[in-house]
Amino acid sequence: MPELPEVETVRRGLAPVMEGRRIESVEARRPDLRFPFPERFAERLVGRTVTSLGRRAKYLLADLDDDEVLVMHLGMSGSFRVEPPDAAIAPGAFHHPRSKAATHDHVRFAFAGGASITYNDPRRFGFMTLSPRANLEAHPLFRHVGVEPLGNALDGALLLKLFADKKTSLKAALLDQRLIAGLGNIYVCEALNRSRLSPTRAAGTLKPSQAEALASAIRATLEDAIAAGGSTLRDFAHADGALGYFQHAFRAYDREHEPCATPGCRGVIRRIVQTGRSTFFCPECQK
DNA sequence: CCTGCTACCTGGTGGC
DNA sequence: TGCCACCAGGTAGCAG
Repeated sequence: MPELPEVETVRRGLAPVMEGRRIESVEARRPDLRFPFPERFAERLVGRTVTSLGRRAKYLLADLDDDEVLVMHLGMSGSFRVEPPDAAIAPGAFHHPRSKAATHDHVRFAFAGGASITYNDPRRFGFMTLSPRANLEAHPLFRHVGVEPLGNALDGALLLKLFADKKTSLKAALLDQRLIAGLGNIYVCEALNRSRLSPTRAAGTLKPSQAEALASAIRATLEDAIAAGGSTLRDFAHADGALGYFQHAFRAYDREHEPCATPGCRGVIRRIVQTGRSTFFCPECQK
């Protein structure tokens, strides 16, 4: 479920394996994911050292020592698995010895010291590309990417400005990566429930106090999820090194017919469809 | 420019 | 048990 908190969790899990390590080999099992791999993908990576692993919105950014960046997006179903140095995987054998389904293992990166990471993605909506570090923000992928919701820039005043005159719903506005980058279907539902704002309401109708509440709710929702991811990360690392999915108790998402979590609210969560996607909210307290 | 729809791809689930 | 329709965390591209 890669929205911003999941991607950040993956980043934290991969950083110790990747940072400061030389890439020894890259195996791509197929010519493409959502998009074709770039020209000479493996050749351009092998021998490079990952100087740092960062994140922008839902993108992972592995900085390389030749001033290129390996840009990775997990799409809907992408995940990484970490194999420690002692896993001793035979060349060509993509799957972890203890893991069963490896049908959708698409790429493996092996690092100096013996650790490796494997990218698995059943639906293949994810992708990887290489881009020069300079002017990365001008790259077509990032040119229109909006503000980082956990950065200092996001507050009520900015939301008011971003949403000014918008007739589109709050749900759609929050999902628009050109405005705020990193929220997805789940955390939009969560943040709206937390701030008691209706997903169907026109984005341009927010009052300053509501915009402030929404900004705080977005931040708190993401921070809580990242904290939950952090604890799950430890569990997974002990289990089999799987990264990319973690359990999280949601207040509204996927809780149709269940009681609203808002203190004192006696409402029941309802599911509606907005622009083709499920929205979960409480009609009682979200106005 | 804005808004909304479709497509991309596979797997899991629930109804019959 | 099988079959099938429907649903799923994202986003690029296109029509209006």
